Amino acid sequence: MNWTDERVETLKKLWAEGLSASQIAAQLGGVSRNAVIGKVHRLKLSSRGRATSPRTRQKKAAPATQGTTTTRRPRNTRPTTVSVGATALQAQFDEEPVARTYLRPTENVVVPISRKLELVQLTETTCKWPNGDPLSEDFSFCGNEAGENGPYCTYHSRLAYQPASERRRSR
DNA sequence: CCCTGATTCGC
DNA sequence: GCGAATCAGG
Repeated sequence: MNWTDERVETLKKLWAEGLSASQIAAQLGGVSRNAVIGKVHRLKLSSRGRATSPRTRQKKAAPATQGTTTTRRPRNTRPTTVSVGATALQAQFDEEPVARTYLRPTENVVVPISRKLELVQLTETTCKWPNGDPLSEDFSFCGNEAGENGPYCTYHSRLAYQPASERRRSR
C-alpha cells in the first residue's frame, strides 16, 4: 500500500482534525500507526495545534555509541512483513460502498470505514454495529471484521461494552 | 497493560 | 521515502 495523493490527502485531513495515528491508520487501512507517524513527520505536519499531550521534550538521542558494528536490534531479530491482513481486508472494501463517518459525537472513538452491509449479509465474523437509525431506509451495519469474542469490530466493541455510567460522563 | 507521538536507521 | 523497532511518556 503506497502513499497515493488521495491517501496523503486523507491523512492530512484526519491528522488536522486531531485523530490519533492509530485511528488514522485504521481509516486508511493497510498501514500501521508507525507508518502514519513516519509519514506525518516527513510531511512536516507534526504540530497539529493542541489535540494531545503537551509533548514533553524527548530526552533520549544518545544511543549506545558502540565503536564498531552498524546493526542494532537488541531484541528479537524478526525481519519480513507483518502487515498483510489489513491489505486483504481493504481489498474487500473496494467492492463495497464506502462511508466515512469516522467520528462519533459523544465518543472519541473512530469508526472504521463501514461496509454498510444489509442484515442478511452479516455473518459470524462481521461487525453488527448499526449505522444510523434502524427505522430509516439507510440503515445498515458496520460489517467490518468482528472481534474474536464479540459481535463487534475492535472499535465498536469499545462503545458496545462501555458501561452506561461511563458513557454519560462524556456529555 | 492500554494508549500516545517521537526518533532512529536498515532497507 | 518508508516504516518496524524502539523510546518516552500519559
